[in-house]
Amino acid sequence: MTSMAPAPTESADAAVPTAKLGLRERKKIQTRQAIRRTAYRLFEAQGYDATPVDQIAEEAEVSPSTVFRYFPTKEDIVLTDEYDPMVEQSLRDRPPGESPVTALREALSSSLSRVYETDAAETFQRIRLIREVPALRGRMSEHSADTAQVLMNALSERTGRAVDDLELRIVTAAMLGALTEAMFSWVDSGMSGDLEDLRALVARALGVLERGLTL
Amino acid sequence: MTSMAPAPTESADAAVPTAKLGLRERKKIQTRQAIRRTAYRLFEAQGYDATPVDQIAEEAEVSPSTVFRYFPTKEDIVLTDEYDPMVEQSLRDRPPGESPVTALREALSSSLSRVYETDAAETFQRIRLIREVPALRGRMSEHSADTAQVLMNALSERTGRAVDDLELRIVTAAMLGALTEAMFSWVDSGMSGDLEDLRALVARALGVLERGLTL
DNA sequence: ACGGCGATGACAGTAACTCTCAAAAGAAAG
DNA sequence: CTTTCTTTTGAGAGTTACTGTCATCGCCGT
Repeated sequence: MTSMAPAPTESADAAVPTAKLGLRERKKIQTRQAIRRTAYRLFEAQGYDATPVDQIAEEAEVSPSTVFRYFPTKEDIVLTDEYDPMVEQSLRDRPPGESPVTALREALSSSLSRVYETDAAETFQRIRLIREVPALRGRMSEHSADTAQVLMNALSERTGRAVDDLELRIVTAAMLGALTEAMFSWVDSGMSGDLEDLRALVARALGVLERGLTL
Repeated sequence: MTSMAPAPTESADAAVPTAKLGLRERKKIQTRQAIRRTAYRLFEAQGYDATPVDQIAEEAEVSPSTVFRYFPTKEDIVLTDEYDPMVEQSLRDRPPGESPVTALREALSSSLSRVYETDAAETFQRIRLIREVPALRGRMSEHSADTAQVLMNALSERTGRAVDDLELRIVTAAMLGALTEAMFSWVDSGMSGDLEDLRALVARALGVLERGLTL
């Protein structure tokens, strides 16, 4: 896996400055990208379940062991991202006076936009995959739990409530759940994949929550 | 909470009624019970991940094939139940004038009580397992999706909204999510396993939603 | 009593991991 | 540039959760 096209397109997890990194680090990033891109391509072509890890490894020109070293599970190839720090920062950047829900809403909303702008096509494909493959949907809840934890930590400081406070957990769970539904709804109907559509759906979804679930 | 599984309520040692069932049917119920009980016992003793299906099969005195015939996946041994029809019925029994959220809340709340009364100990152990084992947590979201679908169908009739209406999905997702958090909170803290504690937690959780997530 | 059919078990096969270990390759030091 | 240290990689063997097939066994209706 030495020589491969430099591949200018920077992918989702590549919001990293490749500048002053050692060769080792750069190669790791490349390998990670190669695996992920290959996987996405194959998933697209023949389906997630019908694509064995061995094939991904082969076409990405690495050994199966390496794939598992980078992604502990096959699901992680699709689900792994490093947006949590960004979301956390967005939340901490909200003015202290703001109500928790508003802060959360704005933080999530702006993060979503940034993610989308970073790599629109892959984001869309990713959400669609998660939406369609049961195994991925299931696993996503575990990943969401991590994000939820990050949000709860920030919200805990902001409100003075305990990090494991039930109300706090409900609020985060509800918001993340609504966000997920909005994203699913997005890939379901509007095949356009337009950001504005997504924003509108998210606004509707969070609106329902803020209105106390009134239909 | 998922569908399928014809088996009637299977309580602890309470002799299964099964009056006018053929021997075949009775054996099936017994086998199902044997597998599940053995599994729960082993999970309790040595942990979920550390318990291979082969061992469950051996100790339940059936072949591994049979285990998979009764439970498509190992997770299903813990997650499969037949409460969905009951929840649906509860919801349909609510007066038509009632607001969707109230109806949903009452339906879920009463169903929860009935489930608990059916088999308190196993319910508690089950929730604890789901709470603690990541694989189960993940898979549960798929099972919840089935329940959500049932609820959305009923709510759709009740409100006249489309079954895949975003607002409807948000409401159900939020309610089920809150319910889950309440149950997790229940097994987390109150090691008592008291029903009243659960009811109180559920009330708090759903209350947060109805108050528009105000903290 | 018997013949059909549903349930079971034995077996072979696949795929997702896990562990170990030795070789390859970047990094640091001389 | 060479040596040495450290990290990354690949190969291979093993485990486990499934999946599919097929012969057998035994309940069930006639």
